[in-house]
Amino acid sequence: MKSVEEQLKALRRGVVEILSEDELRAKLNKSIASGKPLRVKLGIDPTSPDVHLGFTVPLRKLKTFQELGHQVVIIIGSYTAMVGDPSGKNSTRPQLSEEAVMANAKYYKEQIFKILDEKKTEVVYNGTWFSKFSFNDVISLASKITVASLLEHDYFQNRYKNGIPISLHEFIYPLMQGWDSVEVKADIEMGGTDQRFNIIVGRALQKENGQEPQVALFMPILAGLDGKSKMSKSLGNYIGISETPKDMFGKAMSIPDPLMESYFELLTEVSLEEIDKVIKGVADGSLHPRGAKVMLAKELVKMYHGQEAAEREALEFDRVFSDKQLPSEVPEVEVSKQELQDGKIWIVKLITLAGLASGRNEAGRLVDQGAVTLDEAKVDSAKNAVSLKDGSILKVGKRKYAKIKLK
RNA sequence: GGGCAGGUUGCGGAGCGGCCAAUCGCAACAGACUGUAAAUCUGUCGGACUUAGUCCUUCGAUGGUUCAAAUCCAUCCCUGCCCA
Repeated sequence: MKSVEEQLKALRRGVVEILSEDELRAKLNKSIASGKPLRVKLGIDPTSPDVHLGFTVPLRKLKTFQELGHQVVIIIGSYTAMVGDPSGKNSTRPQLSEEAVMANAKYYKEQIFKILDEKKTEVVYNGTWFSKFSFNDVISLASKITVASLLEHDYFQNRYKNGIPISLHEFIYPLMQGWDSVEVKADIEMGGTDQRFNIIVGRALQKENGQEPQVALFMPILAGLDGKSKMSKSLGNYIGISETPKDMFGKAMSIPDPLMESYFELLTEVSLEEIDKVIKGVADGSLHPRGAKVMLAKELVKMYHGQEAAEREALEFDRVFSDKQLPSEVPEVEVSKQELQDGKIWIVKLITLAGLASGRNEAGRLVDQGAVTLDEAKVDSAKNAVSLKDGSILKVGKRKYAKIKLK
């Protein structure tokens, strides 16, 4: 096992706050002395059937723990997901059915083990204990927390002040998450900074139950592609963990410059020294920001799709966006010859047939805005009929293509 | 249970009998400029009709009054505040 200081150095990367570092040090010392790994908890609520890079931030930290020889415990919030974490939310989350939760859970596990070592990971469902809770247990748990302390939180306060509904069950959420820590005897809990309250409740509950309180490691909330809000599915500003190499690369290239550093630090394995060099290079002008971003994009694609895919996408990206050439693969769309009149077809109809616009109104607009080309020639009016041949290339906007196959 | 205020197109938020597919802001999309960056400028932003114009479906739900309703009435559902 590595020394305490070595471990701390690895663990500190990207972390916003350790609560507290002294306690962590003490736990690490004890662990080294006893040879017993620390139990590091991360609770995951499988609320949506999609996982994005924001989710990998705490996971990557867990991986570090794992590499240092500690025991990672993933709690799948089969019960908490049904309640919905109110943290950082300005509206009540929809409650999910147990079936939906379990289906999502399966998918989450697949994604988790793209990062963590499955053999070294303990996975538990909090339904295991919460399904056995009696109403008495709930009351007793609820007595451990005051309404005032709950209402102190921004997200509740905002809602309260603005007349947005808060349901009672949302108050119970922090207690449930806290109780999870008691059940798994967590030494450390990972979480985003928005988890502060929930994790502290866990500490209090552990103390009450004769356990040493867990140490909290807070990770920053990953900003989304817009650089403004946090990465989230509902805002549509995310990179999905199972997206195609192409989309991943493209989305990474479209992030605002100031985001690069945090993406490097939180999402990749690039060393801090290396990152520093890149960021300084961009700052003093010796490295074009685009070059830095290509590095980032390649790094991300490499992690989820391999080195080869990363190289390929980088080349492809240059080809399409720098050299303005056709992508190497253009989706083919079949068009029946019956749609043609004298070898021509109304452009708006063609776009909708190819599925490159949601309706004819939109297709027409796009044409009038000059967003549409057929075989490299701009179509300048939505009234136009265009001559179509087998293999014609239709382009709508910057990145939507279709190759027409006449049938 | 009672009183009051609300529920409008992704979000916020106007409209309060015809000129409303509904001002505006944000988001989104497209174009110009770029590095698929930011900022900026321009345009679009329910659907159908080869779109001038016409028609259809929308303003919590259902019925009703009217030539005409997002706008008026009734009932219901939902939310917040105050009182109990």
